[in-house]
Amino acid sequence: MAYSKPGVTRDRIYQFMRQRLLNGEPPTVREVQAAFHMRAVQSAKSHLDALVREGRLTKAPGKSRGYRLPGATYSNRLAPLVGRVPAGPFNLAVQEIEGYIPVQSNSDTQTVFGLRVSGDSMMDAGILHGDIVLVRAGTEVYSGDIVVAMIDGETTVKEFRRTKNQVQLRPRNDTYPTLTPQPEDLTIIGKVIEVRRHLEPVSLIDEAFNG
Amino acid sequence: MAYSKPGVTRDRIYQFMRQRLLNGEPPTVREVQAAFHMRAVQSAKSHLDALVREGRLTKAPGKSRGYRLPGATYSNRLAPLVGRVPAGPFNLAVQEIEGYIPVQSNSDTQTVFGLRVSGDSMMDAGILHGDIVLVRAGTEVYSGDIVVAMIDGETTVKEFRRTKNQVQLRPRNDTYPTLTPQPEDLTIIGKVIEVRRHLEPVSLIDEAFNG
DNA sequence: GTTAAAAACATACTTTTGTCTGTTATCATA
DNA sequence: TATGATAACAGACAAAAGTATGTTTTTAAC
Repeated sequence: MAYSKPGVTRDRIYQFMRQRLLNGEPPTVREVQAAFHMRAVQSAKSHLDALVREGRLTKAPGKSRGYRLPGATYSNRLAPLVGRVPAGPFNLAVQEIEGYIPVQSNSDTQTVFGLRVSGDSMMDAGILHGDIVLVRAGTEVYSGDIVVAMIDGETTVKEFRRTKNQVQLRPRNDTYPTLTPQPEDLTIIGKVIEVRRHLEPVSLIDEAFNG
Repeated sequence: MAYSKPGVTRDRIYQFMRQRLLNGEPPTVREVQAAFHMRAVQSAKSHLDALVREGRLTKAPGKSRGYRLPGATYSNRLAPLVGRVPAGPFNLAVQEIEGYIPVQSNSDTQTVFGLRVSGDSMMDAGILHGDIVLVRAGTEVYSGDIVVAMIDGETTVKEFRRTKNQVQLRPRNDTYPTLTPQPEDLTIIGKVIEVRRHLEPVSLIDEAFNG
């Protein structure tokens, strides 16, 4: 290709890499070479080496298509979105699953699921009707945590409070009362670790998923 | 590996491929082989061939790491999380990128980015200080949309309103005033398409990547 | 102009990775 | 327990892709 001013081709190659990597298609050195009409592999390689040196890319030496964006999270997982939490022993029956949502979690994603919120009892905590909460099931919960609980078969999202001799489930909306269920009527499903709200419709269903 | 019932290993390999592909890390046949402790490359290859035959995967013959998820209705990709929106022509300089977040978007991911919100001027819309908004840049915006705008070099999240002879940027918090900037001082960066709030810290950076 | 640095080129070599041919073991069903 | 289908294994070869060495051209600064 024609000679360019220092840094110009470098930046264009970075943009190219970034686009390909965000789309999940890491290119080979020779694909970069071809994309920029270079006659030598080394022309592309030295730019890529420089981008790694500058910290703009990372790479796995020796591996094919080994360049990555630094800082990209590689622990993305899909969590099931359930319409309602089934009663009884906690298991996510397939028929309850409405779709899948990509999540980042430090913990085992097996235990994380999404739940669509009904009602505005948590409005003051910024959780609105229709929002999706990501829940980690089976975690110990502490006072102040927002939790998903089941009372007499009904699922609810509330702030968890433990006082001397009882457990409170507090709404975050003055028009709703605090609940003080009897321990035998209460099951803590899990802790809310994230809140999501789509302001624009997105299909959460992927028909290709069969597992 | 031990012999399994027909279809069992097949499904497990499909799950593995799906995870890797959604994470932007297409595996090699030998990586699949290793992941399942197979002693022959062909063991992995024949399963992958079958998955392609069944339409559960597609592949680019001859290319390394050439397996892909077929025709997804949506794209499950990574969007950059920026600390602040740089002034001037909209480009995402690397030093502004704090990390990457997984998003589902019908539109081109090139134009979607995450932005951390400061202040509580959108509190009543359920957008709190510290929340992350996903923004699609360069879209036409309409009255009622929540937008990211730049006024005199300052980035702000507000509700967009167009009246007969002016543009309003409305907060959703009674203690803040509505802004009516002059057109020449105003740049609409994009539309907020999703709101996210982490109630539990999650690293958006992954230092662990070394191939 | 001279000079150092960056860009681009040419070619070769090594490793990684895809693919092929054939064999053995297990599963499902009659 | 026979039989076809599926699963797993073994070894080899070919293509793809990473890497290395050295040279020529252009740019930037003096």
